[in-house]
Amino acid sequence: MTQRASPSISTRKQPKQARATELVTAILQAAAQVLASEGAQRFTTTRVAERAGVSVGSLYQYFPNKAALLFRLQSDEWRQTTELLCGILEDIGKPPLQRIRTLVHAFIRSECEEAAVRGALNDAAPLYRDAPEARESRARANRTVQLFMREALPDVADSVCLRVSDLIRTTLSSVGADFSESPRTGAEIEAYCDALADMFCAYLKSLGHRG
Amino acid sequence: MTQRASPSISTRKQPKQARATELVTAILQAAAQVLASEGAQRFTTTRVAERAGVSVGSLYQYFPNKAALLFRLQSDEWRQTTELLCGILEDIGKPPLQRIRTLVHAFIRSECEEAAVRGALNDAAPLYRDAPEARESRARANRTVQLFMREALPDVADSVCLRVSDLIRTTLSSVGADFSESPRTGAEIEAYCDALADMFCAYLKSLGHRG
DNA sequence: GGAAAATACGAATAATCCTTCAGGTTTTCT
DNA sequence: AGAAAACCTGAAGGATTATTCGTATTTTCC
Repeated sequence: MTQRASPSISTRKQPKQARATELVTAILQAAAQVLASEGAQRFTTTRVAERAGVSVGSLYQYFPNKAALLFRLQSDEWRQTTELLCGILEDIGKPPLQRIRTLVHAFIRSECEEAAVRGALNDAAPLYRDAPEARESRARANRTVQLFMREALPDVADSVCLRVSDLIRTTLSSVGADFSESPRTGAEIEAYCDALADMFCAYLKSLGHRG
Repeated sequence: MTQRASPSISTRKQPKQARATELVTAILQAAAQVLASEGAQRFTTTRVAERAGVSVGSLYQYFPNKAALLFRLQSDEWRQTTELLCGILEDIGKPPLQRIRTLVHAFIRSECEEAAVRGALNDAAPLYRDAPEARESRARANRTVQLFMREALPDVADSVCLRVSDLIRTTLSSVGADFSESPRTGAEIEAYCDALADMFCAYLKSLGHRG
């Protein structure tokens, strides 16, 4: 397996003045840009600092190492994605199957928009799967999806709900990651999303959803 | 996007003596081992040569550069996967839905077995998506899946069949890649495969498959 | 104003890695 | 056997990179 050692995430120093805070955000923006435009291979601390218009030394005052910088970007992506997912699934106002459809569209659209950063992040970073930030995001997404399933499939055993949650969660996340790689037109993407949503709905109906 | 420039795949020299052929296979084996055990980051030509028990220079006589070595491993994986998929889907003897189920199980089992190499390969290699070898594998898989769909959904318009093919192909391949990362017991894997197969079948039935 | 803390700088360091090439060894073929 | 072709070796070159640290600048606060 890949060297997935957790990065020394020991934070180095917290910015206390305004300029330092701006510097950190500038670095984060630059990092995302470098990752998107130059690719994982050419993602270096020097290049990031250059792009941010600061010196390498400054970068190292707020990030202990390159991995920590990547990890920060990764964490932000996770948080963002998890919130997107939970926000949609917990919208009690709409019927479950419609929520699923909305989710698929939103998820894949977001994946396509940030395809460059996400792809490069995947290439560059050891997938800090076991970091607490990752666990927390997964756990939150898990909880939400399970609650949703119990609502969508009221007459189905919990153990089955759990399996279905797992299936849909993994399917969605991995399809999103992979899908953003093949270039497609907007119409193709829409058609694909609809088909994927149709598949989820057909499955839920076959399991006893009455909608 | 990541630097996905195609590697100089210009073959350097073909082995003409027996020892040279053995050397090449030894290098390929060693490469897979290094990738699996050391990870993408520590995959270096020197390490591969060391593990194979030969000198770096020898490696460079049959592979023009590191990328070519990675590409060779990647190509072999593609070929293998495509043959697995086609072999199952083209088995006319069995009913379509059963073939789908067999496929899901075989696919994910294979993915789990070689998870280490595949994962590291993903991390290490720019995904030579546009190389002719990749195109050919995709094209062959595409053809087979489309033929299968037309058989499984005889009364459905071709355009729909095409979309469904696309959906199932991408779903399967990406789920496989992602799935092999979270560690699970054998029983969990079986349950997951069954659920995924159920979902595919429910979808096909909802589209008009009578079986 | 001025001392102390915070911040910024960037050349230098040390490590790693890909790739080459000049020279030696083994096999093939006559 | 002997020449030619194929093959193997591994130290060295050249390039890139992550990270440090001594110094310079700016801000804070009395």
